[in-house]
Amino acid sequence: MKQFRNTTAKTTILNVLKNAEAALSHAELLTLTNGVCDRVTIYRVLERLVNEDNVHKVVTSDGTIKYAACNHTAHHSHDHIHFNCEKCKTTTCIEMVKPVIQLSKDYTVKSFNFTVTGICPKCN
Amino acid sequence: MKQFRNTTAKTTILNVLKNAEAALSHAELLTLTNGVCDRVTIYRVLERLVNEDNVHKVVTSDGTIKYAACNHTAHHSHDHIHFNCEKCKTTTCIEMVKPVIQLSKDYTVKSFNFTVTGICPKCN
DNA sequence: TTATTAATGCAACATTGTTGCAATAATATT
DNA sequence: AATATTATTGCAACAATGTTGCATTAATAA
Repeated sequence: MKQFRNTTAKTTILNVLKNAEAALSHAELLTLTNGVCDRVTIYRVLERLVNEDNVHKVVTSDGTIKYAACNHTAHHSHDHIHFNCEKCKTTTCIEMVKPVIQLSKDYTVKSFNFTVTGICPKCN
Repeated sequence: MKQFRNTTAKTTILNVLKNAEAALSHAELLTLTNGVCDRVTIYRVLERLVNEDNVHKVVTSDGTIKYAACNHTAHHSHDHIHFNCEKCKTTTCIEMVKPVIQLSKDYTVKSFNFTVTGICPKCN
């Protein structure tokens, strides 16, 4: 299988994501990485980071795609919800809250995307 | 305020959505309406239909935006989940199932988008 | 039937994401 | 340390999706 490499583009992008308080879009990453690499490279690095399970992809309520660094503390999982603030437009991971749903048994659930929209504590 | 009008484009689009078994994307609507109106008109009609509360907008797990006719039976609400089948690629509304979450009180929840991905009963 | 103006079509543009390919650079090998 | 291998990058070109301005068309009101 393919051998991964640590490049400046990759480490920069991952650092920006780790230092970010909220999930970032491709466009936001483009400005925050400050020309360290091409637009296309950001797409490709993000794809790799998601595959390597270092970053997860979040789809916000309005369809925008954002990326957040996974915090690999304790029991890491992608099964958490996201909060989308209408005021400051940030998308944050809320790891503590687990949603409960009951689907009939003929559905096979593989993953979910749960985004709550409203006003966050900071803006409230 | 603005007065709405019933046009062929609008009624056609709404009918296509009502007859559809799953939520439809803009591209799907473009082919299904069979040239009844321009690409741009579909965007504008969909916007109106959403504002009039006749259609609701669904963001699928992969970020695709789809539209579904609201069924105004009994107690209508947009607070339901959507199921995204990996096999047949359909997005369907599941009105019966209500998700349960407990967010701390400093969050103001206005709406949510809950999309579950997996295999639907038909494909299972 | 006529007047009003919401709705449409078209062109042009903006944004977002994808692909092919030659050049570059990170790692392994000698 | 120098070289070979190939993952990664930059660039150009493209495709898909969504937006805007404006003249024209057509629903509704008068």
